[in-house]
Amino acid sequence: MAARSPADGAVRDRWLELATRRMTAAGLRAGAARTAVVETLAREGQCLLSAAEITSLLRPGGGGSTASVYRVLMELSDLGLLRRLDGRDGVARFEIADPEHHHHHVVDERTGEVRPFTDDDLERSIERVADRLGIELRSHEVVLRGVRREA
Amino acid sequence: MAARSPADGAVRDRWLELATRRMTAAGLRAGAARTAVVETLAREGQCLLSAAEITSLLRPGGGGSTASVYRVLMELSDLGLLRRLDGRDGVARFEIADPEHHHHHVVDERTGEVRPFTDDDLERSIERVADRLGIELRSHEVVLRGVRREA
DNA sequence: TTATATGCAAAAGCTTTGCATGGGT
DNA sequence: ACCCATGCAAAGCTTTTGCATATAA
Repeated sequence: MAARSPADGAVRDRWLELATRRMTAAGLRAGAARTAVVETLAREGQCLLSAAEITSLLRPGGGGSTASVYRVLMELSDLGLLRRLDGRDGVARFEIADPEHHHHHVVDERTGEVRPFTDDDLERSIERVADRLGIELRSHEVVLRGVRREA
Repeated sequence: MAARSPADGAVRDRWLELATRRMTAAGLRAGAARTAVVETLAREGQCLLSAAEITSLLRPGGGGSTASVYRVLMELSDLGLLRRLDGRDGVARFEIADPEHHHHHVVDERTGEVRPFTDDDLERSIERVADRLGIELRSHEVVLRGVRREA
């Protein structure tokens, strides 16, 4: 499924570099678990992965305990390196925050499948709303739920 | 705060009637807990209430155990009578789904305050996107996060 | 050397479920 | 009568935290 496939090289490299820079600037060190999680996210975190999924994607044996994975996820989020979406199943999912592109999500209510999409017109609407409300926008998320149209 | 104030009479009555009709049609009976939760939602559920908040709003002594509140919330959601939003604090919040109006939410990242807003232009964008994606839209949600602009 | 990172296991919370009892229709 | 609704208490799950140990710089 497209949503889980590896990020293309450009996005991956750009994010990995940004992440490294910000983590260093924040005084974070390159421990085994953090490095493994960051690399995994750069490689496969283009669209919504849960902590459990990330853990199972870490190179087997390369470590990365549950606690460490959660801790890293929180640090990266605080540094603005991840986008987070809390699902109806009570599970939080994360994806890399690429400063140049970002997408939103459509959920097929029949299958539960989640697909990413982008729409410039929608982005403009959102900026106008934020402006009208007097908000300096830091992040935003849109989730569409429905079923694939037949005809 | 506006977000928690009682719904205006029209919205409340319309929703209460719709809810009653659908519940009856679904073969649900009017037990004490369900009645209390539905009335509480009609009265104060215009914007995002957690199960715990709803429980504490039930008329003291009128009952409504935690289990029942959750069960009712799930039934109403399944009947399309509630909108649900899962917060970053791991808590699910609900609000009445008024077929004639609906709003989205802005979160002030400084205070955590959540405010409702509406925007017709945004709604049109969303409909166009759904159309383009070939989706028959059942529901959608938009969350904006930012800080109040100073100047 | 010294603050930081990691892992394990225990603790927290929210939400769900099993089961016996009470209550609509 | 019969089936549904309710409550209590016991799970279930994801996520967080305490603490001793290992490790980057």
